[in-house]
Amino acid sequence: MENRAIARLLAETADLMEISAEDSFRIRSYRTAAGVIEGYPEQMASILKDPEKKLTDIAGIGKGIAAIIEEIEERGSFERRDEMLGKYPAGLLELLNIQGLGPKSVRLLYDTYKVESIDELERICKEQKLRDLPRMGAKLEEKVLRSIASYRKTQGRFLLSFGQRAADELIEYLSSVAGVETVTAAGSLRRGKETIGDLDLLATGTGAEAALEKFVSHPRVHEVLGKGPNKASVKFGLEGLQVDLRALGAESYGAALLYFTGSKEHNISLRSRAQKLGFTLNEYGLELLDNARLDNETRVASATEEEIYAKLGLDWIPPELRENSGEMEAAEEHKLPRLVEERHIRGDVHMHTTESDGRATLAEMAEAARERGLEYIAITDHSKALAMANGLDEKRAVAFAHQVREMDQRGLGLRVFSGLECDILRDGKMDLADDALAELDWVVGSVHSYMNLEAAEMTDRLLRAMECPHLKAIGHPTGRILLHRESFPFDFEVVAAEAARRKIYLEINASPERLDLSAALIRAAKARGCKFVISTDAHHPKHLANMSYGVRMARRGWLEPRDILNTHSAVDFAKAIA
DNA sequence: GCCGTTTTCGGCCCGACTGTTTTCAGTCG
Repeated sequence: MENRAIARLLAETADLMEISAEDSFRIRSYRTAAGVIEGYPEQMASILKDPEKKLTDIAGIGKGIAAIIEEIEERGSFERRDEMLGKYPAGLLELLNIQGLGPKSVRLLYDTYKVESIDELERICKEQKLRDLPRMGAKLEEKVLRSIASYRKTQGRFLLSFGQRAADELIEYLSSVAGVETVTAAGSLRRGKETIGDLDLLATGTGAEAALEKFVSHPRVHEVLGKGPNKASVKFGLEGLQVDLRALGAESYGAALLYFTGSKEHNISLRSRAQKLGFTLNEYGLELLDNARLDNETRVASATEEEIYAKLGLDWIPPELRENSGEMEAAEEHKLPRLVEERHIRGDVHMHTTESDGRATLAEMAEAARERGLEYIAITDHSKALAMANGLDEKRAVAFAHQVREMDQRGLGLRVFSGLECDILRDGKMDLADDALAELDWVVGSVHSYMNLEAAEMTDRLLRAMECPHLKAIGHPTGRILLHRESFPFDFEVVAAEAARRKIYLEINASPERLDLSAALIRAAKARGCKFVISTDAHHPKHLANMSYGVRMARRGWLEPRDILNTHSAVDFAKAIA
């Protein structure tokens, strides 16, 4: 079973255990293990098969969880999970997504009214029966009904790009308040996660409290979830994105930024470390433990993240790595990667023009790329299998390649390579014949159809495609569309190993709807020796700006400039693909 | 259930806010 699926079984069991009010520390262990496994670059199944390796060597996995993983591999479930599912139906898990309800309330609702679905919960609220339960009232009924509506609309997640736009808008708005010095986005947005659940903003300066007032009165705020002297939470915009704003003094800025950037697992790990070193860490600072008075005299660090990490014996950890998946150990040993940055990117090698389904001409795309400071691009229009995208057949592809070369030689202000995004057909053959592909500088192979094959068939399809001598890269390798479509099933590790062997690049597609590969897969592929390209797949000049999202995914995958082909010069790119 | 330059047993991250209370449990991040 895939790591992600194993992690999910553990996390769900932890949720059920929480509803069942089991030991909270055991629950935490399950959650920690789930997080570690989800981000682990190697499949649990292959570790089990390897006599050289032990699951218990992974931090967060001990004898108990190792046995559970073995049991999962054997039969798809494990004893405690079965036991929990015997006590509480799986439907309760979804109820935990409703804001205002936690495990205690979910259990009470189930025990009292047998509520085990969102629909039933909605009915109980509408019939005003929730208020009959202890410590619950009319206000909670209303809150839960609003939460249900919001959950149904969005499933609670938003694209990173959506969060970024909201953050930009609010930061500009709040920065205009007198006395506000800085407004910064923290949370999963700062970590560059492909989807975010909410938006966390921090404001510093004497005007920070005034910023809270202005915040809750923003015209696009349509619900205030809470407001105190230090923080406020609202639902923002028609989509109902939750935004939290925190007001704080500049002296605590680093501690607060660290705290609100998360991830939660990273924070817990950090605090645990602080405790062992005789400190306590909260959002106000790092303080000496066992000191009766917690005041400035006991505070050892708080103004910047760097000083807090340093006091804990760690190098500063880039936000994208803060997922409690090895970054703490690397920071301790001064072995953190020197992550790729957007300024390292010198070319963009997946984009479309009006020749297929792009919205701008070759000249317009080239001009936009030049304005962005790129040194080279590759034009990769679709192949004929994508008829609805006006994909190119052999004749058109070759003719267009000539046209691209001609324009390149006339000079467009940057180097333009002739390429193609060639469909990988159902049986793994390329959509265009070899002799046509041979005319092109750069062929990206992508799957756009028959995505519901069995995993083995899909794996074979990709392996077969890589036999094509002209294939240089695999485009959006998993086919996922965020919040809409899961990755198609295939054995990623086998495909990645073959790509590494054949020196075929894996694309990190920077389109905000895709962000394909995920961080975990990037790490897994890198561990197998793969190299990458980060590409925007732009269909319009403005899409070229999406490069920043692709770079953030690469950073989350621990990539350095040398792992990425398009950080190299046009000359070196040409050499590498020749 | 995990983990160990205090420990193989006994710890395990921390605080704000809300709504319902008669002093705080539950939820959230």
